[in-house]
Amino acid sequence: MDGPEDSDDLPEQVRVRRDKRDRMLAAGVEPFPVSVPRTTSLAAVRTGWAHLAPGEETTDLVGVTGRVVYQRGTGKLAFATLQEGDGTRLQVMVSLAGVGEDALAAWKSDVDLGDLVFVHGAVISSRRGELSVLADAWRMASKALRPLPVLHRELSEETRVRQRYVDLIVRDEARVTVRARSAVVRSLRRTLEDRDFLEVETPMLQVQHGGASARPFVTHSNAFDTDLFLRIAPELFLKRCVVGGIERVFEINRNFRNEGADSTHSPEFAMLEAYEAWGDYDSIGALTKDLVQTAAQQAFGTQVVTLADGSEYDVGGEWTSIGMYPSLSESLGEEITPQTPVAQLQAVAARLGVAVDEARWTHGKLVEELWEHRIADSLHAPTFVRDFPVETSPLTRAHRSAEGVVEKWDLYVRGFELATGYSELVDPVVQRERFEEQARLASLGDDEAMRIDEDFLRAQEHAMPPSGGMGMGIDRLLMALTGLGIRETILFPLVKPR
RNA sequence: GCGCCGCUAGCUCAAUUGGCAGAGCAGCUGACUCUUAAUCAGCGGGUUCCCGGUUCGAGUCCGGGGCGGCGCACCA
Repeated sequence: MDGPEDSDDLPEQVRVRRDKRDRMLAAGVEPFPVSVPRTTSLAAVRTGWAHLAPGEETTDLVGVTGRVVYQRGTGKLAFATLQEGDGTRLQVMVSLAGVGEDALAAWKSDVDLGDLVFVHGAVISSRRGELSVLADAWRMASKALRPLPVLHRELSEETRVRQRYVDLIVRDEARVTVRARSAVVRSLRRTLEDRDFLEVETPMLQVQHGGASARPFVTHSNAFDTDLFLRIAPELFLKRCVVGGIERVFEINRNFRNEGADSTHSPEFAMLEAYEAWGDYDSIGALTKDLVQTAAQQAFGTQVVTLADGSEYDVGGEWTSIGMYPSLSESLGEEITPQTPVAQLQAVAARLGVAVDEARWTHGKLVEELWEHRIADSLHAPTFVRDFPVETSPLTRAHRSAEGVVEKWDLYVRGFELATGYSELVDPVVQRERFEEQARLASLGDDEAMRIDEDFLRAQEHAMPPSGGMGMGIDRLLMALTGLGIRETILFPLVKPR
């Protein structure tokens, strides 16, 4: 027992609470009982007895539990506000007349802010009209050994993220956000299942990473004595599913990308990917719109959501579509097409002051960079940006009529990219050529370029139906619908260890 | 990775030009049978992120490091 936990350099308030625990044990009172005879929730008391007039008393007995978030004591009558998981609060009253001298004294000496307590008694309304449980007995349900932060001031952002359990106790927005996220994910699953999509789980540990342009995390398998990659995308496995006849398939799971972290990027992030055989980028775009609109409706009850800054954001109705090349041309006042030479694009970039890597950037990379520089930030309302350059989209099929572009859209919402969708490339010969081009880029030092995935090509050689596919960031969908930063939409975002 | 800003009591924050380290809440002791962040009286609580330097004297100035935030770069 002489570990650091018992040393004198513990904060005073932790010492005090440990002493109380010890005192309770010495007195034969269990500070962490295996159970308490709870009969109902605080919320159920609130709704069940909402009709009580101020001062009205009932003989309805309940046993409730909750975390003590406020305490107010008078000599022979103590008040406390209990809170349960979703933030619902209820007052309890512990009086000399109700529980007797010893239990009242124990309440006053043993109960601290943050403790979980059990209170048994009648449901009444106080003279001031506060719905309450008037105790005839109480028990410690679980003793808090650390003090709660003050409830009247915001927790610092770092404490919120590092100690989310505390954040969830003290901050209503944290509780609302975690429930909103659950509701959104539930809605996505329901919408997909309603359309006969099958949910699968594909490998997170991969021998070969692929399906996106990103730097992977590398790990090692002792059993196979080989390096493995944490997946950057499930795409190539979901397409194998489509080849195998799972014609409507989706996965909601984590991707890992060994890249920068900021207010819109997290090293691990949740992603929905869905593939629809016999569809294309139009049908999958319509599905994506349905997913977002239904999620807003089911999680927030409206398609005009209220963001964290108080502004409203409308995801309802029809969404705008713009073409990447036409919108860029219009913005520049200069015709840009898939045939525009690299030198001309470089000249435009120089004129605009956009930094370019002249040695490596292809036509497609330059067009996308110029487009993002000129257009992306200005797209506030949900907007599909369609028909991308071919070189930067190695898994997407060529446009059915336009030369030099692929059937790909990006969905922009409030200035950031929420989702992307393709008419999938299913010709294994063309796919191999695309991979070989990627391999060439990798050999030139592009560590985000894809590698040739022979097993995936082999799968495609068994014939993959024409398909539409999409990927949408779950964290970003929450950001879009709430206006929060990505670290607020993820319960436990990665933070550097102290 | 680069630049700017921050780190002080359990929590949120003050501290003048380099001159005794403070407040609110929380905690402890006492009073109080209807409070609502209860109130009243009293008390305790600090490695000022870490290491080094300048100085009679450093929370404050200088150098190095850690963690965080913002901006830029990369990415979705």
